[in-house]
Amino acid sequence: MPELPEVETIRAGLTPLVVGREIRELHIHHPRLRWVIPAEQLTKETVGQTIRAIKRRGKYLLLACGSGHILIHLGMSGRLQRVVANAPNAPHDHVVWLLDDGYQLRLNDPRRFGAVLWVEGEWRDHFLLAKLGPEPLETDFHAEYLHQQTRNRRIAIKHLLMNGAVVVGVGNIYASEALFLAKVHPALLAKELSKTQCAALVVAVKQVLNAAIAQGGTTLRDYRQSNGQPGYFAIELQVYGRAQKPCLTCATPIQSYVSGQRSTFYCPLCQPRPPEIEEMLR
DNA sequence: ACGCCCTCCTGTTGGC
DNA sequence: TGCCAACAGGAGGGCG
Repeated sequence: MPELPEVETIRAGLTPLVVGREIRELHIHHPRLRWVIPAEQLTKETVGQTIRAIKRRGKYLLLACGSGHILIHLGMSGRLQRVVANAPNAPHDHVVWLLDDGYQLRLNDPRRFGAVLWVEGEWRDHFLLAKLGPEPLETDFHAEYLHQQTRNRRIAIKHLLMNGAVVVGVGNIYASEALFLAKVHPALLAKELSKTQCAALVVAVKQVLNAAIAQGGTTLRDYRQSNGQPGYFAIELQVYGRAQKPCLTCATPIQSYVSGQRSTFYCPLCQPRPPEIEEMLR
């Protein structure tokens, strides 16, 4: 599934291939994604226009075009690929942009959790983007900020990290990994975190995301580049998906639990929980 | 304002 | 070997 590093890789990979290209045709084979694709509006606003840039905000992609932006989210299973125009349609190729150079841009999304929308004017005001928190790799995501965000919050720190209003781009997998790196238990209530722990967590989030980007946006499951080539080495997951396997630091068996219908993994020795919290959960 | 839970969807996995 | 249920998961939206 594409997380922030994969989306960033797709953005960087597609930029030299499609920026400067004119959209000749738009074909929507399946309009019902997360939201119904506004086919008429997209056609009117973008066909005949040139793609000027590809931007990213969290896991959203924004194609600057005409008087606004094409907003794309890949959901869980979305792939955005540039293919030759005469390539046969594959199952789940829901949206196809025909470009002026003999190539197509295709959105393939089996589970249809993705989105394609039109954003007129200033994209930061769009309802999906307006309330998003800072980018995790920017300087405004820092220890003081996270500490302030955690005050008085009776929510598990892992859930807080996955809240896009707090910080964007940290999904289920990277949340577990970052908490392991920071030696913070995932079930710890946000308000219980010290400034030191917040600082460690900020560093850990940046570290795990940067490592994934450096490896070309490795996905933790099966992933292919935007040009269709198989690729990248899996990043070395420390805890995610490793229940009962030995911790790579201390050899203690990795534990897992489900919370909010999301699986969570941690090392009980490396990520200790204060005794009073342990008592509460008993 | 906050926390909890539901929903969308289908490929994959595991049990019998 | 084959069938089918459970599962995974981003994130908006509704509700208390």
